[in-house]
Amino acid sequence: MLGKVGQKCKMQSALDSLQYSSKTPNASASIFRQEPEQVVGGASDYFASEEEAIGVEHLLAEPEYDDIVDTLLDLKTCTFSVPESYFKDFSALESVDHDALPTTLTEVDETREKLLDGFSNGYDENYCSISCEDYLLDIEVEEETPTLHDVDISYIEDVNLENQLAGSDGKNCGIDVLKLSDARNSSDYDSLLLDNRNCLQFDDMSSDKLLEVFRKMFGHQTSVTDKQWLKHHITFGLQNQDMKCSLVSSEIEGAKVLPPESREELLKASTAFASVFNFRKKPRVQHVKRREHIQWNSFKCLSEAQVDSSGILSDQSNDNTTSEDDWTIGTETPGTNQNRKHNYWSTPEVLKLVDGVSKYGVGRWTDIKRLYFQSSAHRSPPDLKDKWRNLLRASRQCLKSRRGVAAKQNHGWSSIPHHVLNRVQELAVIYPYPRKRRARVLPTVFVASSSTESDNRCFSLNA
DNA sequence: GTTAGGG
DNA sequence: CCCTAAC
Repeated sequence: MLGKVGQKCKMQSALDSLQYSSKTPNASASIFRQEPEQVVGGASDYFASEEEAIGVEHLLAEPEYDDIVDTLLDLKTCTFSVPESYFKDFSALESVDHDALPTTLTEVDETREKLLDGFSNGYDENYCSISCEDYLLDIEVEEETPTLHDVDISYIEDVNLENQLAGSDGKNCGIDVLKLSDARNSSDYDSLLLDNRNCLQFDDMSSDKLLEVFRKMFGHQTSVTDKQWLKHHITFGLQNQDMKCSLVSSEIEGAKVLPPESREELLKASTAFASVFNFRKKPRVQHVKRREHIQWNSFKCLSEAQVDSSGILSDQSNDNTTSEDDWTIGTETPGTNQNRKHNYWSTPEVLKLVDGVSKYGVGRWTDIKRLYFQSSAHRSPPDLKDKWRNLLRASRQCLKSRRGVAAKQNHGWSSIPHHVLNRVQELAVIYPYPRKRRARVLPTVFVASSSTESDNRCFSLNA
């Protein structure tokens, strides 16, 4: 059933949320999965939240909705334009790049003319012209986004209609609705009347009934009590199904189908309806998708290294002086990461560096390199030094405030365990870095600085 | 040749 | 990670 598919999507998204929020031993993995979740947020459900529904309430309520449909829908060109006023409320909810779609409300005919002219005259900044192809592409890209094509109208069976459909093979599509309407039985859904435009009327239905229908149709409850909103939501959900199923099942006997000449236009209309319902989701979903893609690509190397090396190297890092050459993969995967200069430090490498510093102290990078990074050709002594410098900075911020650490982890970098950073801080106390370096200074300054420096050195030596 | 430090 | 001055 279509509705069950929708519910499955909802459940899946809920499971994903649990997965994202659950703490896993692998810190890096959870870190990298938190970012997309935070970005996606409530975008996975179709009008799942009341705020979202209310946000588009004005769009679906009379008379604006009829206005937007009649004004914007162009069946012939399969395009529709969106006046800027319809975007304003959405821009408050999300910062979508609407700058590319500046529009002003004008007459319908003029709009259509401009739209048609736009194909030859180029872009007209006064109008927003979006071809339905764009949205079809978006719908294909965003697989788990429920659309109005997924609505469940099986509630008709659930409410125990007396007139069960003869010959119905379980398909829950608009044809069933049409048949039901023709049957004209006296159930609670007598008010489901079809007019000449294949529109269902819910005027006589109580709010509770509307809510129930909505729940069964969309798979979730809504706290929106506005009758108009519910009515139109259900109506257009059914209408969408109606048009689709009428097209695909026009050969079924007894089905109320439309004239063949209008089928093509109906298909366009159905698509356009879906586009109307989906247009506000499109930019955000695409944005999320791109960000997620980038996120996983940029951290792929690090996360793989983390997974591979998790739990292997703890305290006996002194032993593996020759066996760990493959912790970094920057050079091993030149095909996937072309011309990548940065070799991210894995946690085992950091641990080796910490051990080296604890053994030799700060500054003897060649010795550390000789003992701990003999097999790592790409880790030069200056690299060790640079990394230690970064570790110091990270550990300082770690101890400075836990908020800073949390922020860093949310940003995906600094996957170094806290105990390692604490160890770095301990070593930083023992082996101060940067070491005071005899700067090339003017003689006057040199005297002053050298005196204090020597004093400090004597003090430290005596102590 | 090695290291510190800036870029 | 690179460069360069300082060591």
